[in-house]
Amino acid sequence: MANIKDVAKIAGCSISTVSYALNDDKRIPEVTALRIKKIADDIGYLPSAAARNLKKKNTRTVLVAISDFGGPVYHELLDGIHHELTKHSYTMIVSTGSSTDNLLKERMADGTIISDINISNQTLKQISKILKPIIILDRKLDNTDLVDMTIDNYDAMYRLTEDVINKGYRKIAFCHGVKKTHDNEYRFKGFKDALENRNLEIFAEYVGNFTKISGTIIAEELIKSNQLPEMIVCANDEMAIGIMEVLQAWGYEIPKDIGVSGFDDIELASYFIPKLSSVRINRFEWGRKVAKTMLSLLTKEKILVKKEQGELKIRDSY
Amino acid sequence: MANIKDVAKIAGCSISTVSYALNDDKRIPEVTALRIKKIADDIGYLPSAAARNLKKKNTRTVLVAISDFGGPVYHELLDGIHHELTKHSYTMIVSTGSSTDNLLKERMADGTIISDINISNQTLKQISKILKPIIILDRKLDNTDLVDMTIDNYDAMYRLTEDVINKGYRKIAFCHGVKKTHDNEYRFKGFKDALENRNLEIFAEYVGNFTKISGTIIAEELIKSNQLPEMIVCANDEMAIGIMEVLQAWGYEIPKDIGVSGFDDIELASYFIPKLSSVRINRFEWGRKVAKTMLSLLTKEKILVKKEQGELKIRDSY
DNA sequence: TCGCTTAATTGAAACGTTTCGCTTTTTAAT
DNA sequence: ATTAAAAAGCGAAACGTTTCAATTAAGCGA
Repeated sequence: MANIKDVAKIAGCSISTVSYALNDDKRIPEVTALRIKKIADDIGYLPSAAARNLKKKNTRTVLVAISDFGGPVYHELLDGIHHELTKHSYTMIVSTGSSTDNLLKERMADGTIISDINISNQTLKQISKILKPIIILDRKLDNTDLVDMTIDNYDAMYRLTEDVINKGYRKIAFCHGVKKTHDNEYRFKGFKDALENRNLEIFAEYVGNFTKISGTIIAEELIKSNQLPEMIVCANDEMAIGIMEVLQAWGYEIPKDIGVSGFDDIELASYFIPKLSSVRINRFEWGRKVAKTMLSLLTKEKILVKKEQGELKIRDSY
Repeated sequence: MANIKDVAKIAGCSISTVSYALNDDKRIPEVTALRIKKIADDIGYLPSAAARNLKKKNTRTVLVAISDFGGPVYHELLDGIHHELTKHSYTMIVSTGSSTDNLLKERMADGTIISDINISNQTLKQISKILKPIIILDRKLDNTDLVDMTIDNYDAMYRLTEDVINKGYRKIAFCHGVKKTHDNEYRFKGFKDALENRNLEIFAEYVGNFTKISGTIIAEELIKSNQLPEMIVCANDEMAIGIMEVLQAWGYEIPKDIGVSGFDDIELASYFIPKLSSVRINRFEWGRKVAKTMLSLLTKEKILVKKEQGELKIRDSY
């Protein structure tokens, strides 16, 4: 693999001249620069990222660590982050699982954005002392150098719940996702406060884990117990769909017999029959905000971004 | 940021000793190694990937370049690749769009897996001379050092079309995706050969671009023209769904009035009403095969993997 | 032609590791 | 005690860039 030395040798000049030429330094006259670039091209020279990063002490790369590539939620977020990052000629790399661990331990990126519930708080705290900047998207963690950015779960769920109450529902249950997660916590809080504000009691609470399958299990037990609420507010769409599927399989009609709502507005939400009422987050926009914040951390400029608001998508499921 | 020198100073030993200790070299006695590791931990030492990569001339990282994070197709593939790669303690990084260009130009990974139709053949040919190994997933390119791996589009579509014919359909049309893509070409070829083999003519050909919206446009024009086939075999699910939506909106019943089939078996395929008949590719398995091949290229061992076969999922749409 | 300013080019240090080959220390056998 | 062998540790070069500071070349006015 050709290196800068080879280019210099062929061009008959010094290494430094080649380096300046390739980096468009104004002290190299254009004609020389062109000649050198041509040679570099011809012999297939690619600069070594390792050497450059070592010398420059940065990589112009941001790492985004996510739980998994599945799930309908991430891709808009990633697109948003990518959009903003590349606009500022930063490179985005994405990783999951154990690859993230490696990447974190090796500081291959200048900054890190984490939305991965599989990384423990403890690990996060530890890593945040050494590696900065880090933005976390899926939780809050005090007394650290982590910057947390979360969507406005509380507000959106509060408004959704108000709408549910306004439609006349009174026996309203909540279906939790993974309990200690930020998303679940704040969605539940919004739900609870909205009920309290209208002097209503929570009819029941069920606990799932954000997956469709957990929704089906909850629905099956619910049917056996014969203690059905009039309405189930779910912490996300996938559980809502799991619940609806089982309910329908047992002959219940939605929304006639029982209402269901979700959160996230995944694609499926508007294909399922009945169409699922949900909350839409503009995750592309949100991704851009996250990236902007990262860039400001990287350049040490302070910028201010607002929490991303949710938009109610009231459809046919309650 | 602490470096290996700092660790050595505190430990009161040489840099090389620290390096050996941290890399579990047997010449350092366990007690010393432990002591050094403790110190490294305490001062938050993280080795510099740049320096290590420079010296070792590898990164133990594989880059996967994809067109976009959206689309329901990629994530299983990525999971499969990741699974296999991490099993061999390689790290996977993923990129799209212009980030890919940067990454390619900087050789941050030991190997590259590309499934990105936005990269031109020309670019690919050029890059393949310099940067190896590269596996491409979405096309074939002769006379290059690229290794191409594609799923068995031809075979699966051939079998699907046979099934369509066996069900009694005769006026059968094909809906293309992006025309020159490998996926489209071979799916169409399978379709065509299956018809020819039964002495049937292609009733019509439409051209979309693999998106749902292109399907809707095709369907709208089709309805206007009043030249409906009995059956539309689509090059992928998303177009099939677009077509079905419009057809239904205009009062056509599927499969009574007209049959439709897809390819890929995306999640939506089994939620849409009627459930879409399609071809399922086990992309997780496929991803593992791709990763295995990459590893073998990296280690220069030759291994042989078989093309991934498709599984017919015949449901209610024809 | 001389000096003076500006343009073009270069040498060498530095970035933080790994690893070869050598030296010093310890252990154990005589 | 002596010495050979084994164990532990160390020094320095090398990886491929970037960039500072210094050198050489060119341009030009008098």
